[in-house]
Amino acid sequence: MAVTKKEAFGATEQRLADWTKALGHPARIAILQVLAKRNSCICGEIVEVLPLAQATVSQHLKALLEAGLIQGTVDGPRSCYCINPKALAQFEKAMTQFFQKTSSTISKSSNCC
Amino acid sequence: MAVTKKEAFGATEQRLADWTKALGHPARIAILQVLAKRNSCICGEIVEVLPLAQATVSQHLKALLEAGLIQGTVDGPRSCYCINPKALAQFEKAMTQFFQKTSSTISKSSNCC
DNA sequence: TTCCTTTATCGTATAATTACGATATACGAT
DNA sequence: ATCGTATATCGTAATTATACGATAAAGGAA
Repeated sequence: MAVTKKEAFGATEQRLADWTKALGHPARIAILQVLAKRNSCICGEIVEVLPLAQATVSQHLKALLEAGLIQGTVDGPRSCYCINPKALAQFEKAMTQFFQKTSSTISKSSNCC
Repeated sequence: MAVTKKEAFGATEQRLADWTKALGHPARIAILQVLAKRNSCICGEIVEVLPLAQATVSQHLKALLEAGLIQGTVDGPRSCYCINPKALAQFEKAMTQFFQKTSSTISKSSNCC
């Protein structure tokens, strides 16, 4: 991005943007849903379920890790990912606040354009 | 992305990914908040508020438009943007469903990694 | 030890994103 | 008709994202 100007915005906006960006690909949404379904984390299965190569899935997992949305323990050949419930909860709260901010005034009068 | 494989995922996931991707930048979050605050849509002010060049803001507005999160009427020199309440509501519903899917099972037993 | 299996990382190619200056466009005002 | 203002678009550059094959690494099984 040439020169990223993300620092010029508020910390709240940045955090929410990081989370939403991490969700901004169907593969990562699918991964989170798979992780949620089987609560255990024997996660070689993720590659089998997704229509992507193993290397690509690994990259998406890394992105989710960096966003904090999942946790992972690398245990030799079989690594182990699972959802980070705390981060998910914070994310949900942030989204709720965002929707409150952006929709409260609108509902009253949508006299626009 | 070489060959995008987004089509290989479900329509629900794709839709949610498009929305979250549109939110995945603090500038666009800020824009939505500004649009929500002043319910009217005299929107030259957006450029003044954001720490970005006019051309860049216009690009972000376009991204939000394509995601359907805002509406716009180009009225000659002064264009007019505002939030799309219907899309926002759908987005919110989709997020709620997503969080339900991903957190319901977790809360019960977080025996992981 | 030697294989096998699994996963992460490297290398690479292509595409999309982010950002800005410069220019075009389109209307209102003079 | 001309000027000024506001906004979109074009052109461009740098960065990041997406995807995959190939390879490395690390543990389990023989």
